[in-house]
Parts: sequence; C-alpha cells; structure tokens
Amino acid sequence: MLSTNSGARDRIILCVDLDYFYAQCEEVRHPDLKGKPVVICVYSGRTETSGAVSTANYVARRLGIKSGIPIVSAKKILKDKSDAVFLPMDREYYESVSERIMSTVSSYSADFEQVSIDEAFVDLTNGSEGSFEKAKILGQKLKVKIYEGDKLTCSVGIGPNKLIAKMAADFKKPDGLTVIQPSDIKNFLSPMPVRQLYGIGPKMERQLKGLRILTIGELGLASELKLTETFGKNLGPELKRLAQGIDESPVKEREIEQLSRIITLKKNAETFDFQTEVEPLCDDISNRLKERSLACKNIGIIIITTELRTRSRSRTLNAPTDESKIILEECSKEFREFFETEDSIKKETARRVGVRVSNLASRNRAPGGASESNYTLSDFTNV
DNA sequence: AACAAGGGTTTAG
DNA sequence: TCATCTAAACCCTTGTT
Repeated sequence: MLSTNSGARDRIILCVDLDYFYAQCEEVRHPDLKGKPVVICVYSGRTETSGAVSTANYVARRLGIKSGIPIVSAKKILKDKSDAVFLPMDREYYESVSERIMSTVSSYSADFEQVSIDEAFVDLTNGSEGSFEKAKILGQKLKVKIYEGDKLTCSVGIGPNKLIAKMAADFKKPDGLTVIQPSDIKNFLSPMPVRQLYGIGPKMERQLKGLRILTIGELGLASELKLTETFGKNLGPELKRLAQGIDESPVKEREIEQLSRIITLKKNAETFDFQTEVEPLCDDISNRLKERSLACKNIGIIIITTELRTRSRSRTLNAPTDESKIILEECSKEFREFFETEDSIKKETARRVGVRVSNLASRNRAPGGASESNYTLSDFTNV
C-alpha cells in the first residue's frame, strides 16, 4: 500500500467567526457606540444590576471586561469611563443578523455547518480545487461580502480540518485571516499552552499540569495509557490526536438534540409557583418544537442550587409530545418530587430553575443518533 | 457483553 | 449577597436483555 491516507482525501476547511458578535451588532445599529466600551448584559432581574456579561467589544475587553463576569464587576471596572455603555442582550435582533450572514456563508459550499449564532464551517475542498491559495482568496472574498452586506467584521481560519480551521480563526482576532497548511500544523500547535486547544478548559488544564503536560506539543507526545487513565477511554486518545492536529470529523449540519429554557428566580426557593414561573418556559419550548415540527420523548427539569450546584431530573414518556400542557404537567411532577422533604435529608434551595426536553423526534426523520424505531403518526395524535 | 436510561461534569460561545 | 443562558459531549452507575 503506497497511499498513506487510503479513502480519506485531503480537505480544505474554512471557519468563520463573527467578531465580538452581539456587541458588534449593536455598534452597527448604533454607530455612535464605536470607540466606546460596549458591554452586552444578561440581566437576571434579581436586583437592578444583577446578572452577567455576555460579551463586550474590544474597547471594553482591553479594560478588563470578560464574558461571564458579574455586571456589577464590569460597572466597577468602568466606573471612571463616562462613555461606557451597558446594553441588554437582544437575541432576536442578533439572530436576524446571523441568519443573513449564515446564508451568505453557506453559499460557499454545499458542506456547511453552523456551530453557533456567530460561527460556522464550510468545506472548500472542491470550491478551491484543493489549493490553499485559492481557498485564501475565497476567504478574503467572504470577509468582504459579509462587510458589504452587514458591516460586520469576522475572523477566518483555513486549514486541513475543522480543529485547525477553528484554531486558525482564533489566532488573529478581530478581522483576521489565517491559513494553516498541513506542513505548518506542528509549528502552529506545538508551542501553544494546552489551554488553547479547542476542548480543553480550566479543569483539564489543571489535570494536565499534574501530568507535567503544559504545551500542545507535549500533549501530542504523551503516553496514551496515561491519558486514558486520566480522561477515559474516548477522551484520552482523542486529546492526543487533537494535539497532533488530527481531526477527521466532517463538516455536516447536525440535528438538534435538546431544547432548554432556564430562569433565575427572584428569590431562592424550596418551592415556587409553577404556573407563573415554569409555564412560560414550557410554552416557549413547545413553540420551538412546533416551529421545527419536532416532538420530545424526554422531559426534564434543571435546578441550580443556592450553592450553584446543578441538579437535574428527567423522565422518558411513552409517546412523544410537543404540547405545552403535557410538558408543564410532567415537569411540575418532577419539581414536586425533587423538593419533597424526606425527614432526614436536607432540602435544597433553588436559585435558578429550568426545563429541558430531549430525545427529539420528527415524523420524517429518525430520532438523532439512536437506532431506535421511527415514530409513527399515531404516536403523535393519541397523546 | 451490549445497550438504554438517568444523573453529573466539562466545555464553548 | 457576584455568580446568564443554551447546547453538546463525555463520564459513570444501574438495570435489562
């Protein structure tokens, strides 16, 4: 066998990542925001300023505003900046902007995968005739088109797979374009700290530090046995492959697998009014299911406790449903069971409560992943 | 041994 | 009171076939 990559041919993948997306959307519709620190907030409604920062523009980031920090902390950091602007997140608007841009991006290849509201992959293998030079020109054209259409800048990465394309896009931001060819992978990845590898967060970084693995290069050379012991039989070997720049995952639209809504309660509670708190969540989920012609077979609840621990309960139904009333009934039972006092056991108090549905099914498609039976019309009608 | 269901953790944006 | 919201992947345990 002379060929080393029998079957799998070399690919050219492009990743596009819209820069500081929510904040940039606001700059576009309110141009006088440009140059000022702009902070996009998710207000929880507990107090006037309670909540967290969703994202911030680069003016604010340079001053130390990071996503996830409390709004109060951001206000403190920016207290001397009289021009700082705090805006509530307007998801509907950002979604409408995203929709237009994503339709432009998807026109670059039939193989398109949107991974979030502001990020997508396209497979340019055919469109570029296998040439990274041509792929780069396509990337430049895409950036121009997005800017002309919506006045938004983005960062583009091009590489032989999704992992490298994504990390290339992250390499120069904002408004960047980075091309990493197969021969560049080792020099690109090796010196980076492990934390920079997509999929490694603070917890894994800490564990790797314990194994004396600090750089992606070191991770790529690490003992597979050790990695398996530490991270499990799937994740261990996968980490090593990713560190070597190996990623065969295809660019492919994926079916949605779960829907959820969660809210912060005005006050911590051991019990609360389902009608006022949970019904709107169920209605919303029901509407989203109906929009997509989906029904769920599993209904669950999510509780974030006062100590910020996550709890969940879920149950599988006999028949799928998309009805708000049934979702509400089911999760109300689960909430009651969860909060029932069992003498010796300390009751937990909730800070946030939510509803999640999964095991989604449509009349047309088989349920995602599972080799389960397809659902029939009667499953939907006689609920 | 293989698989489903339920619950927890980690990551990303 | 500092601590949002949505979605996916993986891990482990338990129970069934």
